[in-house]
Amino acid sequence: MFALCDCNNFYASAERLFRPELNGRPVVVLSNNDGCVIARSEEAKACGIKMGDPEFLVRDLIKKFAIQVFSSNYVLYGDMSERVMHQLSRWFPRLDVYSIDEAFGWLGGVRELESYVPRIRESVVRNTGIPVSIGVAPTKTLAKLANKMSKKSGGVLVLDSEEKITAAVREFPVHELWGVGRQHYKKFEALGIRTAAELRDMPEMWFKQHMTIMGQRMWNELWGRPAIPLEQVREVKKGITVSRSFRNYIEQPEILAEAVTLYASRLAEKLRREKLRCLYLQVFLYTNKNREDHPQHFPSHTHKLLIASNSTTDLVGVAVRVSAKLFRHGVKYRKAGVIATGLVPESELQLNAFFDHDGGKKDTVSAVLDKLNLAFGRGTLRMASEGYEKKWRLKHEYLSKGYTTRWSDIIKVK
DNA sequence: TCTGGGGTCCTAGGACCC
DNA sequence: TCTGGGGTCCTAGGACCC
Repeated sequence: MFALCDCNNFYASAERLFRPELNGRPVVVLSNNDGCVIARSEEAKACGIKMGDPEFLVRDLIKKFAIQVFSSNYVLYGDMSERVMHQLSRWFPRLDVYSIDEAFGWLGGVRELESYVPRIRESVVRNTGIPVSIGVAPTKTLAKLANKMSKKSGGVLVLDSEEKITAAVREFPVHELWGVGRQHYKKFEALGIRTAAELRDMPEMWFKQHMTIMGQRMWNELWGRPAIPLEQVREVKKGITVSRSFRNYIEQPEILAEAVTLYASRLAEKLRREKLRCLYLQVFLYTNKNREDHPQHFPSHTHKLLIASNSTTDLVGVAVRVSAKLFRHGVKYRKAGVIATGLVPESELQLNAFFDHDGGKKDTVSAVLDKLNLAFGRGTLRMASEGYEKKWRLKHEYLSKGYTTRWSDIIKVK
């Protein structure tokens, strides 16, 4: 049996944990750039705030109901996530951490599920302060379904018999299924399929034709036959991305180069932290697709490096050159990003026969960069092309403190 | 005026190779 | 007038996830 444990309203719960006076009050967390709502406490949901609502469209509701607003604080959420996962790993010897706020656990030989599972839930809340819900079923897809249904029935739901599963899928709305997004739902709607049970009754071939091999897997999972295995060891990453929206539009190539410099620097840092180098560097630019009156431009280009690299100077150089080629005058850019692919372990450096490797000089530079920035704070030593004013930088006006990661932000108890 | 970021997997088509 | 088969690599786009 699989268990899916998921933190309730995770970001909102994490923020409220250090501001207990907000218990029982509506809380929302905004995306980067304070753009849209990405987490809501139960009270905020009751106020009519929906997932993904742009902040500027719900400003009236926020005021009317005195909703507490937070910018996203990923350092805090990342740390709280680690604590929750650590607690879960005490109960599940085989744990598959699926995202920042959920994990699949394997319940192999456990017999008294109905009494065992609630104990897991209570211990996580007690030891981390983060409330979780747990759904248990024979497949991952059904465990996800059970987890969703559990939120309305005390936070635990165990589907351990044919009868319980059939009853559950009969009332479960098809658009809430794991793996069903907007496009698939449209198709189902046209066919009059409204529940998971109605979908499950379609022939296997139909799934394969309309939803590729993923649909076929879903079909088996809905009938209780596992098709998606537990992944205890995360596969090696295929790509690493750094992308951000700008605070305002960028219309000048020099300013774009500043932003791209910062993103490529961050990317190089991430690669080094993971002990990887990349062979391809992709750069992309976006305009604001919500503005029909603006000319749209979504250019992208992938550059192949001669030698796999994770050096800041290498990646910044390529990224700035590529972005300059992609840039078009008279266009208002909203966002840019860099993606590293063709990732290879740092230790397996493949040299190129026609170009000399520098004998590790760049690695030395990178090491010094990382050491100084670790000791004196991120950005202490950086590329000059990053610029000084950085007016394009993210907006986060409602940022909470680093309660669990910064000495100066630790809460004092009188 | 203001609408996130970081991923995965799958499919299809074109260029190129022998 | 007639022009293959099998493979890889790369790019792009679509769909989905949290």
